[in-house]
Amino acid sequence: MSTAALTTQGDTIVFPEPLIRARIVRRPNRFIIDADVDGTGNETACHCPTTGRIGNLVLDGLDCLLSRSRNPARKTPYTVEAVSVDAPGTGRPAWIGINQSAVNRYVEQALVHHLLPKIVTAHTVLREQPLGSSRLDFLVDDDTYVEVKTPLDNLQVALGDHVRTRPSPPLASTDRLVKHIGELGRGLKAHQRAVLLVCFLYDNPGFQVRPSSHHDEVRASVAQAVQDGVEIWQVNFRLDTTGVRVARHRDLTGRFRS
DNA sequence: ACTCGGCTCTTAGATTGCTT
DNA sequence: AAGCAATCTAAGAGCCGAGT
Repeated sequence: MSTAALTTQGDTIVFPEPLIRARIVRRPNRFIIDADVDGTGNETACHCPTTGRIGNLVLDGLDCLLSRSRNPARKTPYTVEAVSVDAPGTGRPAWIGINQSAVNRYVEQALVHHLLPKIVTAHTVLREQPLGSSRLDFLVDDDTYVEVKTPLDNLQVALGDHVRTRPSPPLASTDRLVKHIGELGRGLKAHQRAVLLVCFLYDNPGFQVRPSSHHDEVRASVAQAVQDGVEIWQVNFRLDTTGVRVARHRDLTGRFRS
């Protein structure tokens, strides 16, 4: 699904072709997920688009959804778009989308087609626009900057007994994100808005901030950014084999005031 | 002929988890 | 502790053709 065009019909962002269900065999490295695509036990190397870890899951044995790539230059014919922590073979599993770069395309569709009405109803949407010393994902109607984040390192879902986990590492860097937010606030002119979209490609009931070693410091700089006018919104998407819908979106800004 | 524009193709860089 | 893996993007190189 890397370059394939998305369309939107009503409230649904539609995949160009339906995703394919498969079972994960293993993840040998950062980029590859070996999957059994047709249930025969044959393994196919699929691209893993996730930039970091997926919760602390061991993916082996979990069901997943694949998109077929039509790029002939690719070595892997499929991209893993989602995984499920439900028991393998479950009838209608809850999917957890893992393609963070695809989220930007979903958000673009959502903006253009007014699927986030509480935030903004866009007339024009520009991508990758500079603000201060950074580039923000979108500039909407010349006055609203939108930055998309899709955290996957701490999945906030219940795990059944069949799911194995690995020990969680000491939680590296929310640092870059915080720095980004800070710059966002400082670069803002009076008539402009900046919106940080915290996106989930699954049903996350309430975004929780996990305490880190320098939690207070982080809270302080985020609070400062909020003071400077940055808004923080949570967007839950719901993904199935045919497309993506906005399940809900809500304003979290108040939680980050000091 | 020479230059400039536009197009295409190539290449370098960024992106880290997992296994041995 | 070290090496491996694939994709996307941006920037650069190279090429061809047209216009002056």
